[in-house]
Formats: sequence, structure tokens, C-alpha cells
Amino acid sequence: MKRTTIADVAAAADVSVATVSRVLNGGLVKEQTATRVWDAVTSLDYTPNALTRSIFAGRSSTIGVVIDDLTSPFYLDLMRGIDEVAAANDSLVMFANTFHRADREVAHVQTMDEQRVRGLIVTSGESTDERTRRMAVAGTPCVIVARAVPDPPPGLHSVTLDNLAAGRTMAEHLLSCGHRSVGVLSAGTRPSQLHRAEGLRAGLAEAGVPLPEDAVVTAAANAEVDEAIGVLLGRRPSPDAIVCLAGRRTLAVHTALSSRALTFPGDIGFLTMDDFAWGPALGITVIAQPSYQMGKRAAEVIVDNPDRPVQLTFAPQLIARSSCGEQH
Amino acid sequence: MKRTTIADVAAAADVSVATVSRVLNGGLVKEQTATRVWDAVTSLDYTPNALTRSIFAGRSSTIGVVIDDLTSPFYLDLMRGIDEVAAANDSLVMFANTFHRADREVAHVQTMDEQRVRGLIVTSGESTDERTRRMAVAGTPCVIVARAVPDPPPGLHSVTLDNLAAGRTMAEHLLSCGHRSVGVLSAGTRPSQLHRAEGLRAGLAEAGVPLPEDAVVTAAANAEVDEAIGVLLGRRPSPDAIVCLAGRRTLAVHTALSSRALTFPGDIGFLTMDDFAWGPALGITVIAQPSYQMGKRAAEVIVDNPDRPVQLTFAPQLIARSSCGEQH
DNA sequence: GTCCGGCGTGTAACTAGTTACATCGGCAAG
DNA sequence: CTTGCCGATGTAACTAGTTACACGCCGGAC
Repeated sequence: MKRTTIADVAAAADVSVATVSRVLNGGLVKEQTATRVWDAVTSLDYTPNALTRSIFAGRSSTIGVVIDDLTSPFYLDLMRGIDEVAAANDSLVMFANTFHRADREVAHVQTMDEQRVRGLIVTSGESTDERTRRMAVAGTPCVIVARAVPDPPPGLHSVTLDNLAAGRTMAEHLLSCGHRSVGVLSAGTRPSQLHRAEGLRAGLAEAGVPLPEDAVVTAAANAEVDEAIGVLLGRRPSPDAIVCLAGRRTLAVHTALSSRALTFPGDIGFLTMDDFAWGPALGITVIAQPSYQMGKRAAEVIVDNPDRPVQLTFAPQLIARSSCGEQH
Repeated sequence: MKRTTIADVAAAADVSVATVSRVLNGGLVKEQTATRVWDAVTSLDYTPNALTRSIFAGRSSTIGVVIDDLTSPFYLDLMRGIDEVAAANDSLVMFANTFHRADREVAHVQTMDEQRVRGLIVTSGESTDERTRRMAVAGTPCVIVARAVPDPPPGLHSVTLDNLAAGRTMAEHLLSCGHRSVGVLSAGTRPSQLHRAEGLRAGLAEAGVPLPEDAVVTAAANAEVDEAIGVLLGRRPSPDAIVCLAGRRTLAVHTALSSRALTFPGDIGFLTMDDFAWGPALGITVIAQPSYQMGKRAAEVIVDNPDRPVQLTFAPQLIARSSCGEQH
């Protein structure tokens, strides 16, 4: 099945391919000729090949996105922000999910490079850093989301949350709700998790509330959350609030607490990261990331392609609902 | 910033571009020459241009997806299924969100065609039908999700839920839980919604339970749901169960019921479509679509590209939790 | 010593477009 | 009447690759 090409259109309109190209892209053409060409385009149902256009332009118009896990509400809103900017710039989004597998991360970034994407947005781990660095140097702007990059070359940008501030905001809210003994669940050892814990500890310390090392437990997967919560609840003094440092663990933590028949704020306080659709219905207080905005800005950096590395930091926002109790 | 091309590699290895191409794609080359070429590839950090490959192959290796609204859990799982198959076939997914805007739907499908995608998966409305039909005829396999296509030409496939069965399953479950007066919220007039209502009505009728026309109200947007629920609750006889025919309205219906201080199953029964992450935590009974499987199969149809139109229908599955009460 | 075969490689045509440059015709100025 | 210029169009080179075909060269067979 051979598709109609510009040559077919040229033959049908009895002009050269150059003239057809000029009609399509707005060159200097007599109106009468242009009409003939448009007639041929319509009757042959000609759709120009964007790939060929791109190879001539040196790169395609699509924006590449390599993402950890679409399931997380943070990433979902991020995608919507990216898509918004892409649509406004006649770009498409080329998308690949890594499911936290390092081998897929590297393979997908490589494939995006081969596709000569206009720019690349990466939310995955450090395994891709070397490759994105080379891509940036070679002229493809890259934006790392949710992680700052040390000593970035021109073309390598980053978009992050102020995680230290997020931790401090958590501390403020917990204190104002009267909590004095906090148990923390972290999703891993990435810098974002560490900084949130650090900010939380600093904020609590200013009010004289300690956060011992062993009051922070790590669950690297949702399946580990229940046991981790068990450990936290078994500590003495018994925690009066549970803090979850990652939005993708919210459901698992909620389930672990519910299965122990604990309700909030009555039995225990519950504070977590990232707003989500069911948050209002469940009355869960969260520290929200402006994820839609972060996606938009990341895509805008790709489109603008600034000379100097851009490092954008966004402020976290407390959305106080009922799960931590009343503020005083 | 000029990227390194195959010609640069050829010059560095002191061979012709043809030889480099053969080394890269596994042709007949002396081992010693191949080593020289690979050395040049590595030292120049050469990444082949997939666009050029694609133009020669006639089409790209990416799968296009035009989706209504990524926010809906159904579409999210669908995407994961598609992505899974794509990754297994060294394809990427090119993605565009339409947010239910018909103009965007057509534009995005057109852009996908220009990108010469390997195949296209469309979940949007009827506005794109003419174009997808032409694409299918021109050789790009297309899969319509969640809607059957009348009289499909070769290359135009569909993947749907058995919506009539979904409605009947709803009826069975409601009846077995003792409900005798059902209020239904529909998300629009698409065939899927109509068929679900039809199945529900037929199932109820077999047990002698009527479902009058005005017991089915339509909310075309989440903002209209609250008023629509008000209408349903105001009917006499007062409904003992609310059925929601679309997963993307679940949250809005839940909110509308909660805001009236109605709890389920105590005050009223609640049954909705599509399973979602927080369903278990909230005890909401759902009719689930095998969305991940549907995405996988849709992508597989693209990859296999069968000669005859494929029309896949999937069976709905009741996931009984507590929101409709006890089954008898 | 020629002939034949096949391996390894280069040349050039091809993909589907864009665009720089050449060319042609017509009209106005000198 | 010639020159000059400009608008409209064609020719051909270019993008970055793949691949059909030709050719040189080496070995073994006759």
C-alpha cells in the first residue's frame, strides 16, 4: 500500500513538486495554480509526511516524556501540564513509562534521542543522568523533574519542589494541630524524600519536638507499607500522627491504618504528600505540589530552549482538611 | 549545533556510509572493519536518526494514542496496557489528550497521520470516524476503543465492553441486594451509556422492577452531577439505590451523596462503573472493565495488523464490596 | 594459467520532502 | 527597440539514512 506523495500531487496538478511544497508552506504562487494544487491535495487525500519534514528541520516537533509511573497523581497532573503546552505549540507528546526499572529508563531515553525529540522531560532516577547530559550538550534540551542536577551543562534544566519547605510546612501544621509525637513513612532514599524528612525534623525541633532516626521508616514498595506502619505504631511513645512523605504511598498507608481500625483525626493524625482526586471526599490533609504548573513550566522550558541552565523550584502548599485535627 | 551523522562515522572509520549502515544493521562486513566502525560510533557518540529510518521504511515504529481524558482511571489503565505492548515491541507511544474537545480530536488524529504512526488507538468521539476510516483504508491500522464501528473497512478495528451485559450485571446485583427502586445517572448519550442503561432496564424488568425514563438523568459534566442527583432523590418512590453509568462521574456522585449526609449502604445503595484505586478503601461496589487487558489487546491488534476487521468485546466484572448492601 | 564463485566494499539510486538557484515571460522604463 | 526587473515556476542539490548493484580481489578447480 503506497501512500500518496507530494510527487503524486504535483503530477495531478501538472506542476513541479517545488510548487506543491510552496503552496503547502506559503511561498510565492499564482492563485490559479494554488487552486489547482489544493484540488489535487483534496482529491488525492494527501497528508504530508511529518517525518520527512523533521529530518530536513534537523529534529522533530514532538516532546519526549520518560516517566516513572503514570499511576501516581503527581505524574498524571504533570502530564496534563506538559500536554497543554505541547498542544499550544502544535507539538505532540511522545511518552514512555519505566515502572521504576533502570534498564527501561536508559533504553527509553536512548530511543527518544533516536527519535530526535525537540526536548526531553525525565522524571526517572539517576541512571539516565549521563545520557541526558550528553543529549543536552548535543543540543536537545532536557528537563529533569523532581530532582536537582549538580553542575548542569547548558541545555540541562530541572524542575523541583522545595522539599525542605514541604517538610517544614508539615511540621508547622502538625504542631498547630497539637501533635507531639510523629511517625514518618518514607518511600525510599531519593533526595526528595530525604529533604522532606530533614525539613520536618528541623521544623519540629524548633518547637522542641524531637524526631528520632527510628521514627522514620522506609517502605520501598506499597507491599512493605503495612509492616512499616506496624513498626511505627509499636514505638513508645506511641505516635499521635503518621506522616507519609510520598503521594504514591498514600493509599497504602491509609489502608494500613484502616485495617487496624484507626480513624483520623480521632485515633491518630494523618498527613501526606500530593493532593489527589479523592482527598476532599476522605478529608485527608495534604501538602500539594503544583504538579500541573510544574509540567507546564517544564514543557515551556523545552519550547523556549534557553541558553543557560534553568533550575525552577516550586513552593509546596498546605491543603488543610480534617485528617490532622483542628488547628489552634 | 550539527549532530554527528553516518557520514561522520564513515569518514572517521575510513569506510563508506554503506558499510557503516551494514555494521549497524547486521550486514556482511569483515570483523576488523566492524571493529573500526564501532570504535568510531563510540568515540563520536553517534545516535542513528530514527526519523530517517522511518521515512525509508514507509512508517514510524511509534503507536499513536488519542485519548479523551487521562484523568479517568479507565483510560489510565488502558494506557498502561498499550505501553506494555509497545515496550515489548520496541515501539514508543505517541500520545495526545483531547479533553473532550472535538476540534482537538480531529487535529490530533490528523497529526498522528502526518507522523506516519504504525497504528492509531482512538478513544474519542465520533468526530474522528471519517478520518480514521480513511487512515485505515490508506494502510494505518486503527483501533476504536469503547465504541463499535458500523461496517468497518479492513484495518479499522474496535475494542469494547459488553455494555448490555454490564447493565444486566448491575441489575442482578441490585436485585440480589434487595433494591427495588433505582435512580440512574448517565454521563451522556454515547452508545456505551445508552447500552448500559438498556441492559439495566432489561435486567430489572425481568424481575418486574420498572425503570421509567425519568429515573435516568444525564450529567454531561461533573458540575451538573449534584443537581442531577438532587432530581433523582426527589423522585417518588424515593430511590433505594443510585447507579452511576460512567467511571468518570463516580467521584462527583459520591460527593453529591455525601454532601446530603447520605451514607451507603445504610441510607442508600451505590453502584458505579470502573474499578479505581480508592474503591476498596471506600467499599464502593463497581462493575469493572478489564481496561489493562483492553489496552494490551488494542495494541496487539496494531502490532499484528490483521487483514480483516477485528471487533473485540470484553466481559464486565462485578466487584462486590459493601456499597450496595448484602447479597441474598 | 585461466575461469568461476563468493566475500567485502563502494557507488549510486532511492525515501519524501525543502529550498537555493536558474530560467522564462511579461511589462515598464530608457 | 532594447534593457531591466520582477513574479512565477522548474531544476537540482540537499536532509540522513537504506539497499540494489557493480566491481575488485582472492581462492580453488580445471
